[in-house]
Amino acid sequence: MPGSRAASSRLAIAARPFLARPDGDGARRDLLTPQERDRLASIASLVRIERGDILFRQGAEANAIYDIAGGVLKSVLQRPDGTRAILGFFFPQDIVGLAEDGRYVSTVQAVSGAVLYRMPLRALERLLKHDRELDHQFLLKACHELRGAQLHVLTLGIVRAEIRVLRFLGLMRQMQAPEAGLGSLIELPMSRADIAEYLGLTPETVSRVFARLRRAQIIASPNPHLIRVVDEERFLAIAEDEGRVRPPAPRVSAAD
Amino acid sequence: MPGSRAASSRLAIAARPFLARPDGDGARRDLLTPQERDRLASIASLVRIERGDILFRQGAEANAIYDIAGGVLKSVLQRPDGTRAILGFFFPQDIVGLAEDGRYVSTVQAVSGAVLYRMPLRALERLLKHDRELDHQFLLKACHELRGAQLHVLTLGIVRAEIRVLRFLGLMRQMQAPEAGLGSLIELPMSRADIAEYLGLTPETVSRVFARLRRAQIIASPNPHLIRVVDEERFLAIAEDEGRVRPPAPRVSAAD
DNA sequence: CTAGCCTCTTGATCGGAATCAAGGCGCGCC
DNA sequence: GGCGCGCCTTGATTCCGATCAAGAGGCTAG
Repeated sequence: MPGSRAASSRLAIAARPFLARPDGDGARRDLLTPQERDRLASIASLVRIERGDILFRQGAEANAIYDIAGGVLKSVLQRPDGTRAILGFFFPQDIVGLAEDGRYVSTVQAVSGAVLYRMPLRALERLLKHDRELDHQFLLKACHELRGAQLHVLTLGIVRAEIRVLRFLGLMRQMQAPEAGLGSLIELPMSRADIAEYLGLTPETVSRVFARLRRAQIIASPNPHLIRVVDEERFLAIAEDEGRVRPPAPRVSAAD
Repeated sequence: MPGSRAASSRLAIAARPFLARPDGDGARRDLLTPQERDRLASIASLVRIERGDILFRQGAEANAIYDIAGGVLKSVLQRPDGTRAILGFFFPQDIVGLAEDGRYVSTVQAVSGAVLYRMPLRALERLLKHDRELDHQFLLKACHELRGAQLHVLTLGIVRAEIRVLRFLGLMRQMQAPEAGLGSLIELPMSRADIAEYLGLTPETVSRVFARLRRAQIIASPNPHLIRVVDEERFLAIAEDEGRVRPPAPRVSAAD
């Protein structure tokens, strides 16, 4: 908020939905096709980073974007006071490197070891000039990313920690099993602290919520980084049905 | 999160920052120039709506975007359980109408009476095909909007209500006085309930926070919709300095 | 002018998440 | 193999925001 006195920065975007032919096949409209990926490959070089490594820092000059080949990354934003918020997690085939005014808007750090394709902006710029289709794909990504941020806002507006965590699990499942359904197994490569920073909670609370969900037989977890959804019904019921309403109020009112 | 099983929806965007010439003049890069606005005017028609009216609904078929000429609007998202979150407020010269897959992603409703320019998508599409510069402006808007959503996430991750409210005031001031500085007066056209839904709080809490800030002589407010920042120092200190840390701990430790 | 409604405000109580604190486990390093 | 360090978990307590409730002010319509 400070610093970027970007004036009347506000405004919703016109995402040119008309250009986004509804794409009947229902597939990941925000991912590049293999062909598009190939065209990008011509200007890309391979990069490896280790768990904990920082790919680039918030505010640094942006001179490349990255296509994730393997591993998981996180996008982190600093608050003026030093605390941080995690804006999102990125998986293989995601593209990271959003910049504004030539500077990266967030820090991107490896959650696990990762392999990426690095695409210098100058080369990408040249490529996109001649490839309007590819160019357009990037706009779609921007819109989709925005949608994601809006859902994040929606989740953070929920008071109850159980619901936030369950929605997070739903999101992770969706990202790992795009074809859906497959999904009772969810991998969580990130730490409890990471999850907490994404959800606006403390690590302790996240841990406690997992414990409660385990006791309630809604999930099971052989280890902290692997979750199995046991009771799909209640999983979805809690994740989607209530925002800030009171759920457990049987109120038998025995004496009445 | 449900419904749009948009598969691997995740991915950061490459905002083609290189195209966004840093624009030394520091002015609102996300706003159209008068010339661009004129070109758009050729396809626009005027629309008036009253306070409380809904411009369009989440999920409805998107066939136009709107340029706000006067008034204030809000963008609202429904949760599965019926509760809502406000994603943002929009002021004159902002553009609203983000869609995905041809459907509006959120409901937009008038906070006050408003006047807008309506631009049919079909006509806009034709226009943008011949006007690459204008086309590009829309991409910048998308990126800026995304930035805004990320700052919103940042604010919602903060625990203390005072800080959330103060950051909100800072945001409102910034949107009303792009030239900054001018700013000790802040107008709040929206209701306490609106502010609460934006900040993930209840109207009561918002009201109480204002009362506390007033008692602490940090702000003054002749009426609920007008705020004057009295103590700029502390205003900024609280809004920007602490995330979840304990502030009032003078601890004179008298006996020690 | 008054009745009714809506918004804002204030008060009292409750509950749940943060905080403070400590212990267990897995893993790499020595 | 054992030590030390992270990370996760669990417990006790505190505090703050949600909730329930009621009252005040303002605006509109009758």
